[in-house]
Amino acid sequence: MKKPAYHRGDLRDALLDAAEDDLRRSPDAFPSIRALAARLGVSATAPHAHFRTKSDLMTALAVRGFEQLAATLKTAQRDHADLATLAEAYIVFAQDNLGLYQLMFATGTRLDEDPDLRTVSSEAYDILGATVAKAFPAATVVEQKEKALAAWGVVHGLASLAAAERISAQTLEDPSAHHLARVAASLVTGKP
Amino acid sequence: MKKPAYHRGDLRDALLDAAEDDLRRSPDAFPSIRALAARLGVSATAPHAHFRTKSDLMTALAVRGFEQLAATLKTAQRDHADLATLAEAYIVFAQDNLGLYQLMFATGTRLDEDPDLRTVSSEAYDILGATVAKAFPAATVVEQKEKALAAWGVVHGLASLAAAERISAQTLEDPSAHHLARVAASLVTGKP
DNA sequence: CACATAACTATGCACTGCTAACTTTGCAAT
DNA sequence: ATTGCAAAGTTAGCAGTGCATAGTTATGTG
Repeated sequence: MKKPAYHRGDLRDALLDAAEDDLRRSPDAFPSIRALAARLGVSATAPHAHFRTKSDLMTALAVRGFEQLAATLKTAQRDHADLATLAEAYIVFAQDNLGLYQLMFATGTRLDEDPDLRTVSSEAYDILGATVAKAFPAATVVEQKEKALAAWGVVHGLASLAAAERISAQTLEDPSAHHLARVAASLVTGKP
Repeated sequence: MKKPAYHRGDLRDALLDAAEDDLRRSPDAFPSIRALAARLGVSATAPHAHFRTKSDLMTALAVRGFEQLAATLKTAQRDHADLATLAEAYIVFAQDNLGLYQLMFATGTRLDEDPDLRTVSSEAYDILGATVAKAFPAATVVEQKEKALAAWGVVHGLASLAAAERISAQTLEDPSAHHLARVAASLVTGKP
């Protein structure tokens, strides 16, 4: 007769850890709250003390995802400041964290409803925007903004398509993340 | 005591119609099978005679979506063959059919498992690819393929971001579909 | 008109998110 | 030390959900 597995305060993080892990194992099936609770040796309704609804839990996990993405982009930017390297880091992140990445850009997770989500997602965007702007020092602010958005568009688009396995050797000779990133970067910079 | 509402064969289409309609009303909540059945005045398990699983129903609806997208692109291409027009038609379609569009590109709907889906989705892609290739007659086949994929990437990416409301007046002065399409097209063609 | 078959119903199971009411725990004030 | 209390966790239970099974009804073809 073992004691009840009280988590005294760290259940919240444990839930997010477990959910992230499950999502990595099967990216298309977000775990049920009951399954997470069982895995942590806790009653089925315990999670509700930390997340009012399942959607709240998913949003919190999306925030984590953006933090990780921003960190990934930041280190990539520090090592090589060129756009292709940044784009590759982005695409690789999406592939390595498929379920998480999908969650981050699901329309269900509303930006306007969660200020944290808005803050952390724009942080990741700004890193990309800064690198793009640096590549066009002569351009006007409006033009730089357009380039930045377009760059985000290609990278996000190719990452999504690659994640959904819409890109195969049939559509492109080399569908690797590295090559995809180079295609995206050359498109934005106009150089091969 | 009214007769049982037999659909004598057209229940399958009626289910897809109802699901599409529900999805238009609330794009983030795919309707339950039971709700669809109730709406059509039929027992809760009747749909299973036409779709073995709910996933099958969703895949069939995704096929419909690609057919509609291909048709939309085809007429847009007929009226104005330039890339900007095509891109705008694509983005507008995604915005007007948000739930359907998300379903079409959800990783849950596997291309390899449903040959219909593969056929009809590549059909939509080919329309875009042909227009892009026409814009670069001097390029090699590989280069044309890369441009086509990049074009699909930007357009899909911007459409997704716009759908998830990641693009606002803060990120861009004019976040309309028309302007977004022009940004995407100018990026691909290299011309303003 | 018989009858095989496709279409549909009724029943029921395992699972899900969530609420409500109760109990346990740890901590702070007395 | 004792008490008071809020946070964290429990049990019980409700309304839905997807789906399998078995039985029922309509339909079109021999």
